[in-house]
Amino acid sequence: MTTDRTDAAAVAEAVTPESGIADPIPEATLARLPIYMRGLLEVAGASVTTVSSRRLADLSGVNAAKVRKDLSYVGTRGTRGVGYEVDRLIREIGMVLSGEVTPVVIIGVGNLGRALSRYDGFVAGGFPVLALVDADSSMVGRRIAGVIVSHVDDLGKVVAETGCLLGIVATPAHAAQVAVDGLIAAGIRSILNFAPAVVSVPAEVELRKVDLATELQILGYHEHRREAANPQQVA
Amino acid sequence: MTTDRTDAAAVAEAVTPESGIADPIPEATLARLPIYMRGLLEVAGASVTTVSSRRLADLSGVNAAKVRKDLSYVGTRGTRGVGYEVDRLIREIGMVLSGEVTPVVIIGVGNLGRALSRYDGFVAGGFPVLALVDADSSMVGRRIAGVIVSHVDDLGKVVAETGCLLGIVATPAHAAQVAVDGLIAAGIRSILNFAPAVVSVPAEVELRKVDLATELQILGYHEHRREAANPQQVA
DNA sequence: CCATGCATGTGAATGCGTGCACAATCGCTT
DNA sequence: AAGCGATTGTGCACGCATTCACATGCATGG
Repeated sequence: MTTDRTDAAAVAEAVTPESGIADPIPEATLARLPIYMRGLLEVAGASVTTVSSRRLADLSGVNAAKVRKDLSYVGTRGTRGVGYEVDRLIREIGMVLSGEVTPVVIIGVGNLGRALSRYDGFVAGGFPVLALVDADSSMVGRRIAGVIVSHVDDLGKVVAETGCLLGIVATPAHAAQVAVDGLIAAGIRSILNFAPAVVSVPAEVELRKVDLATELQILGYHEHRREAANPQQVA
Repeated sequence: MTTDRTDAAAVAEAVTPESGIADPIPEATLARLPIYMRGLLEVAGASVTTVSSRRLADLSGVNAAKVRKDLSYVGTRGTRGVGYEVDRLIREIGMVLSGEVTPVVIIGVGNLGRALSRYDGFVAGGFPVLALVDADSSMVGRRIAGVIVSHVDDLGKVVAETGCLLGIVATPAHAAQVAVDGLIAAGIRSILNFAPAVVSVPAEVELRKVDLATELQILGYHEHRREAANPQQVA
């Protein structure tokens, strides 16, 4: 139970009677908040103080009603006839999605792992990669994007030292389950898996998956289908 | 019940009489087919000739009924009391998702683009990266994963020569729309966008998005939420 | 040759997400 | 001061996806 209410908790609009915590923000909404954030940051510079749901919808490529419903979840109240206050919206959305800096550990520094560790978007989004580990001893000690690679056996220690809260799995498929188990053992409870493998985690661990090959295969299906339907040549 | 849909018309799913084309495979099912494929390839070696939906479900981390319903879309028929023939299933699913090799062009060879072009999973999945382009002239001519980088101005030519059907956008956010437009102008109609930006495409173009920073932010939210709910320390 | 057991295929119920449509409400103008 | 235009907040309906539950049907053993 929470003795003192932090600012983040204060943002929670609907105060649940017992639990103290509130926000049950739908997953679909959650996935759009970063998009809104980008749009907001874009207009923030242009000496604009308010945005309408319509405008934000255009910037984000979604429906205006959806924007309003989404924003209602973050507790923000707009002004009828005017719109939403840009600064406040930025602050509130930023608060909802892990307001502060959240360090990340990447396990597996193959091609993908190295690229991810150098990916600007992470640090820009408040997710600096503070730790890298690999099972290959020949990788250990190498410096990638300013971070020294540690051995996977030291995962627990490294995570504790750097305070990483999020784990990224960028190993080959066959090592994914071991990697995930290691992260969990190290205390990580939120994992992003890039390995093309099905891994199982205990219920209290949040696991998300990015499957690059699958994305292409879905595209390939549509492409294939289109060709079959409309056999036109390129030139 | 006020709707006037006829049952017979709704049931007509298999082979449409005239058009020749059939499959309207649901997106959700489509996203799972590659997962099933992996599970199938795994058991294929183990001298097993059939799998039950239950088994395949366990391998894929989904519900058994879902597996059966999904497989019903690909046209496969299992044998009651026995299961599905592994080989046939592999063949049929493989056929559904762009059976043959589909070459890919990557636009933008920064950190992410380079990593993607070297990512084994693509070629393993039948999506070899046959072309790389970048707007930066200093990149042009460099060889990455066996492919020479061309200038983005030559995109049309390169795509035509290599026969690429799928495009991957790995540019910075501000260049994403231009990149997408270029791909479309080059005849590409299926695009996977890694840039953290909202881009618009004509209706006939299939656009999918992979937003790495957003994935982390969603995880961050859950992590944050868990901490607020249960303020326990690591040690 | 028939009974039995097992796994498929699918009808139906439920829940989530989406988007429309409209009343409620605010600031601004006259 | 009061009406007006604009924009929010949300009830409602629709459609897709998930899951249960069960009848259907095949293969094997006695």
